[in-house]
Amino acid sequence: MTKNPGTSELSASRKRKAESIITNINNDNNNGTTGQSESSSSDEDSCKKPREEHIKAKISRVCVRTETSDTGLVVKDGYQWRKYGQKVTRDNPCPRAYFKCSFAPSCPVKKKVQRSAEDQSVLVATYEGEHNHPHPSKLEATPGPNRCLTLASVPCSASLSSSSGPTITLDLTKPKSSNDAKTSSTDRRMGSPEFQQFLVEQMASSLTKDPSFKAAVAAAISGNIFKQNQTEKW
DNA sequence: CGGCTTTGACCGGCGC
DNA sequence: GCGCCGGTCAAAGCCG
Repeated sequence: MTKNPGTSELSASRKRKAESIITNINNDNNNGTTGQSESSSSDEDSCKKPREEHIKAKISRVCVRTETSDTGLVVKDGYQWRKYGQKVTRDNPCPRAYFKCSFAPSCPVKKKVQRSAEDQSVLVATYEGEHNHPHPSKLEATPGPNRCLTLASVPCSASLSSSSGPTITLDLTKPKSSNDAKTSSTDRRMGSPEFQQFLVEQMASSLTKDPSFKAAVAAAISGNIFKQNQTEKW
């Protein structure tokens, strides 16, 4: 009987219980402003049905190779992300970071970033959903001809994982030491030029089908190159 | 002073 | 039915 009354103040200080009561009153005004994102989602706010929305949500996985010294979990893709959580999963001793798109509050896109268990120099970013707003860098950046980057401009490699959709691996490290890396077993598989050609074609076709994701990847590369430009001044 | 990151707790789903 | 685990929230702290 001791601890039982003690829970009252605990729940009082600890938010979500009381908060949930309040939240359902503003249920009607959710994105009453824009609404261009999911105009067809009028059936989903009934909240009762086991929504398959997250199943339909576009899930893209991007493997970004970074410097091993880079301990951060930040994947520069041109969008503005706000970190809202971090967890250590059983799957991987490295913590997984959770990001939301902070550029547009109504943007449903979420991003999970975790280092690969096998090769900790590889960041695996999982994007869920699609951006319902234009690319932030396009808004503020001048529409110069240099904006249209091609994936071929950087050393990149793609691997189509059969588990859950395409996995794009971007080697964003400096091109000089890319050969003697041999860090992951995937690098050995990438050795043959035919395989790389195959991967490039697969990646190209995959990206062609998904223009928004192509933009995101291009932005990621451009952002990284831009960073290198600032660092190395070339 | 405002915004972002960190961090611990809570919640819901799933497996046993 | 219980326990585990992934995902999310929100207060506190930190930085620009």
